[in-house]
Amino acid sequence: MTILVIDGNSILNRAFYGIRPLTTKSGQPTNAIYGFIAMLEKIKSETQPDRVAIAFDLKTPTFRHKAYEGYKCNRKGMPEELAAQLEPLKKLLKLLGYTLVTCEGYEADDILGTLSAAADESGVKCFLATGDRDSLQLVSENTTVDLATNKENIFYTPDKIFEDYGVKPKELIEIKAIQGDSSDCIPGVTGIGPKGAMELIQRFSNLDNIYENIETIDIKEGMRKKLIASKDNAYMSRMLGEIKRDIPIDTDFDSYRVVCKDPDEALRYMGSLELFKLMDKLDLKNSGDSGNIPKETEKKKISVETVNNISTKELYFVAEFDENDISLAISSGDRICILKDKAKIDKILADENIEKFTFDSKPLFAYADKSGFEIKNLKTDLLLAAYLLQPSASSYSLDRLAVSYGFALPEINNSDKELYAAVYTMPELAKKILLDINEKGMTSLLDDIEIPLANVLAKMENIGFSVDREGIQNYGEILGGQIKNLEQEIYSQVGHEFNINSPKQLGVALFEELGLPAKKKTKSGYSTNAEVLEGLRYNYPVVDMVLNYRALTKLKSTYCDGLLKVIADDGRIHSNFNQTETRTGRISSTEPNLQNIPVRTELGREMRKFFIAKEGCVLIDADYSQIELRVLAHLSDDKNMINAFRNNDDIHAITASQVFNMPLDMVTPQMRSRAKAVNFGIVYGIGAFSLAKDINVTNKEAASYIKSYLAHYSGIDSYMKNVVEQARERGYSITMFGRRRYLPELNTGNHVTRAFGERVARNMPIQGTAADIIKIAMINVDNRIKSERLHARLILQVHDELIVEAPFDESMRVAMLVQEEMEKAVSLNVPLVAEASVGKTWYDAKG
DNA sequence: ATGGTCACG
DNA sequence: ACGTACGTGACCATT
Repeated sequence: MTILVIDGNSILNRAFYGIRPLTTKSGQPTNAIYGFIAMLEKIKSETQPDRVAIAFDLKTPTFRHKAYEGYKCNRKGMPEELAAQLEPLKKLLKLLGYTLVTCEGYEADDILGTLSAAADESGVKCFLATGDRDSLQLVSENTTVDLATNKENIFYTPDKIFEDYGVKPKELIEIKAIQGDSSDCIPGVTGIGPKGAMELIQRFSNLDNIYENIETIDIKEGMRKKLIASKDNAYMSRMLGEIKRDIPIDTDFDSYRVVCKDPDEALRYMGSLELFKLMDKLDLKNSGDSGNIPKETEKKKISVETVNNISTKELYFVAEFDENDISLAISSGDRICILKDKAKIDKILADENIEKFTFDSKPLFAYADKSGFEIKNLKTDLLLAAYLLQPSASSYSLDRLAVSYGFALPEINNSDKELYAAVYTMPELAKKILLDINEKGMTSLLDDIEIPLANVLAKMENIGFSVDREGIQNYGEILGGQIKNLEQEIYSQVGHEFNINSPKQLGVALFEELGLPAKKKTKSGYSTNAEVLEGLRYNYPVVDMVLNYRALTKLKSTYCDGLLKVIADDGRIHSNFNQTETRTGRISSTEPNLQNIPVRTELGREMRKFFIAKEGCVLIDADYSQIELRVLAHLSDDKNMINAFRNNDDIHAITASQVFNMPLDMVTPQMRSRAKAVNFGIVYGIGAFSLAKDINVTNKEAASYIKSYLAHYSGIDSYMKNVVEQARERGYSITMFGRRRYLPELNTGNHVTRAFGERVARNMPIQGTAADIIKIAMINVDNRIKSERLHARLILQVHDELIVEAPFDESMRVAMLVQEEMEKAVSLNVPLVAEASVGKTWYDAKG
């Protein structure tokens, strides 16, 4: 038999600091709960216990404040965000069938001590999971401590302890008695630290051996004096540091079976905490936990029926696609109706008199576009609503959404598709969600931006981007040849063949075999990134070769080989535009990602020559000029920056003249480029350290640039402070159009995390508003093209850039139209400027 | 699955 | 004393 004993407070603490902040919609923090359960599952899978006990401290004050890490005796108690998770966690653990153990007047590690002692006695294998090294004293032949550190879990057996400390487990108590532990208020011997203490115990094993022979043992006189002076403290420290092994708790291991009596209740509770990942992970219903007793709950029972038609004014449905077939699952009273008749479906979707409510409209729009009709009267898309409400979620599903809004999913008689149970809730669910959206001021964002945009994106995906397949192939072959040559040259420099693509092998080759000066290290070895290698390339030809090799292989594998794989039969690349992925409101592009096609180097830019307009057409590429800084000028209402944009000045040069306190005509290109970096830095939330690294000046200089910047753009200074303050109060940062990003990070105690939250709070209104603006422009461009009966089609968006494919004879008109719609998408207190140019390839069309 | 690297705005 | 600019996605090696 095997028993696993968890130090609940210690593991909770590790989980809290190890997992980034998470909260439910209502603001209840959940990161530590999530982390705790995840760690528990991991430990269970590694140790395969038959019994599990979870020990917690009682809140009652104890005379000795010895405790797990994070609760130092001389520091304040747990942060509020952690305290708020303790009771929910305990409740969840009980629902999951675990036995919690507490003991008045004793702490969690005394419970670990007592249970492990009982296990040792009865020959039961025992694992103790904790983050606290104090528990290592409990290790024995039977008892293993699974120490959770920041990086990994380490299993401590007596051998492992001897390896690390050179002593037996029980002797760790003696070491601590001498070295003390200020965080636990254990004094130890004044003047002797960890090294001295370890050495003494390695030699003499315990306090008694030392003090009984204190005058004769062979140690330095200074140490002898220190030992004598602190004798009482040493013995007291040993008492304080020794974990108790006989406190009054239940040591009948059969009490610690894990029996989840009501999996549904546990699932419901996890749902209310919005811990959906865990719900999937735990798979409670099918788990073979000993003694699972399924409980009959009174669930509503629903049946699924295939129908030939449906008549209603309000259609709540989801669409499912299989190749070219479509079917609708419709919520209809106490039934789910499945409609598969394509003709009838098309008719319903195009019927202006039927209000439609769905989840995930983009495939529906794509289907209608392919079929040659328009979806009419689409009232809402709950997927897009869910995204606006929880933009930081990693994925969205209708059933989770329903559960998180408090719906109990019914049982489906004749199908096991969870989806249908969720479809049933849609009429009521939609009401709740739309109310929520409205209360949060995001109705227009949903109805006027996201939903119409889904239609635009669907059409962009359908049309795709025409490419020159042979051109890419040829280019790839040329690159392949050059790569082979470089490979050989690198091998000859290093002296043998190795995998240049392996950062590990490359690090060894460069920094050990060739003895180049290593700068940074990563977790797993030497850092070989471009920043490091760039500093060495001019002194070491081999580094230059590696950098070239990296550039060429990146181009070949990601762009040539990668793109060739995804060219469709129509000779075009149909990227997927994801509308619910980014936390700022931007769209993202996958399979392939067409938003990161090279442009910064000439070699990479060549790729864009293979993105072409189809026969008889041209590409129109229009991009915003400085949209983020213009948004910043508007949001901050900074007079200086507004003036610069109204005068159509060179904003980076103007910034340089302000930061460096120079007349404009004295600004050098270097000053302008540094000022440009500061402008970028401001948008990202700036820190002197990073700015210094970016533009290669000292920390001090960078700090003075920032200071000078904020002094001259004082409106930006006060705006930035205000934005962070408001985000902290509200719990989210917001764009001009009301899009939110929740920032639980702002109220954490960890200063690194909080600083990150502050940067994000400053960046979100800028990046997010720019994203909102180009979305509006896309919708308006699409509408204009339609209303003017043009044949042009929007084919790509790259954050501040739109690409349209248009018949040759429409090119001028469309270029004007796109520029106009981009510029007038919104009215700011500075001009919004876009520039369009025309070409046969993306390379040519990009200004 | 994760980390390192590098492509884009 | 800490770790360091915002937002993404793909590929490769390694676990």
